[in-house]
Amino acid sequence: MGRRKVEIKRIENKSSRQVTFCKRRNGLMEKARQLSILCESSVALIIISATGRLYSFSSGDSMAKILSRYELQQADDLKTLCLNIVDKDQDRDTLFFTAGIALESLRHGSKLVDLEEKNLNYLSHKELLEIIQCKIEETKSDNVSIDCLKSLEEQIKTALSITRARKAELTMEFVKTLQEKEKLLIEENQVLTSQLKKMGKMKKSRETEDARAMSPENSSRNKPPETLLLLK
Amino acid sequence: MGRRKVEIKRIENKSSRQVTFCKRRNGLMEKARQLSILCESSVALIIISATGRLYSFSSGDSMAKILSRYELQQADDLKTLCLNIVDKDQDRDTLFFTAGIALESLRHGSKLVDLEEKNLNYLSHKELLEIIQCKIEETKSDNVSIDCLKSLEEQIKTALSITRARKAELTMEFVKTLQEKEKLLIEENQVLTSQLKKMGKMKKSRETEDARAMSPENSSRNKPPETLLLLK
DNA sequence: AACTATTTATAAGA
DNA sequence: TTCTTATAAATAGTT
Repeated sequence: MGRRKVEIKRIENKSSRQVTFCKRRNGLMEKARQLSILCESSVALIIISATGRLYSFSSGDSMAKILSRYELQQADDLKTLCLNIVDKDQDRDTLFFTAGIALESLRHGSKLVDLEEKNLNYLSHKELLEIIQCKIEETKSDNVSIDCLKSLEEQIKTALSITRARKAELTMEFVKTLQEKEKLLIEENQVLTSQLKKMGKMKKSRETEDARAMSPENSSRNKPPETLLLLK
Repeated sequence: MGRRKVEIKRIENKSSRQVTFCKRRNGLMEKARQLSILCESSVALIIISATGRLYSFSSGDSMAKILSRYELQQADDLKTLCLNIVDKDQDRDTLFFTAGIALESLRHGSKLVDLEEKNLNYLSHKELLEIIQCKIEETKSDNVSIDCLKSLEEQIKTALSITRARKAELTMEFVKTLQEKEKLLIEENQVLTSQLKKMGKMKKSRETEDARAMSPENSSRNKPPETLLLLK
């Protein structure tokens, strides 16, 4: 859709490739946004330029959530894959067991409720990889296709990537939340402190007997309550 | 681009939403493919329909690789976040945390963030990095044996494990610090609030003309200052 | 699943 | 870069 039809192959001219990248990238992002809204679907889009710059879009649902769903699908595919291997293997039960553990770990790993749990999941995942590696060694002797095993490896790698990406994302979200909370609390504190100061001044100007009723640490108007030091 | 212009908002009619989803999804996938080829970039696209069906596309680079790059970006963002904090307060834990993130980026082969500039007492990690750097230099000059490279791979894997474990540890510490701060702020807030209440009661019992001097949001004794709602 | 009338995206030029 | 415009491409509504 331009002055002339273009073949879909690498654009040789560097600057026009750059311009096209910019235009089409924007177009793609916009289309992704529209699809997600028009059809209330979840869309995740990651684009990395030849120079390594990263652009991403994700609809309503967070990137993490979408990747999590993707991971589930991968897990299902992994199961299918494992079942295919089993067809050629004598040791059915063992492989079924392995597949079961794999699925369990992937699903459980996707919840990542808190950091400790995350670490536990990471360990079990590592163990899982070892188990699968072992199985792969075993199957080498049999006539299981290399393609099948390559695909298995690829899927496991993807699962790990997703888990790590989400871990980074969730950690960041969590830290941001805590920092926002902190900011609000500090503001709140400042409001309260200024209100106290105001009342303190009124009391002072009245020169009354009220002073005894005050808590001792606030008797001096020149410094804020001691607990405020914690903020520094 | 159709018989008439459509607003970008959820399509109410179910079947036409379904048809549009199918058409636009195909269009988006094709556009993603074209962009990746025309501009030799990496594109990952995941689409999940309202009914939960999943569709995905990834260009040349595997999905895992693209997601891994995305993950790196997330880590960098987090690092930036932490550096901003460090500018404001010389929080030791935060610095450690930042160092952990920086080390993590080693995994992606990205340039190491100027760790030396920050005089961190992270010698073990620093030493580790130097050893690896040295090994890599060695492999560049000589024609090294496969065994040697295997050994290097093993060492780097070990380094990664250590780094990840340390990163997880530091993340936890950092989060705990933030949570403790939050707790202290909440306590501080409660102290201030109770002091305000006390003064409020004294004012009430005096039935004076002081009421007009109060800030309006505190004129009612039945509810705390509005800003306290933030704590809920 | 096809078919078009239109809208939209964009390639090339300014 | 940014805008303009001719044209290709996508797609909304129809059959």
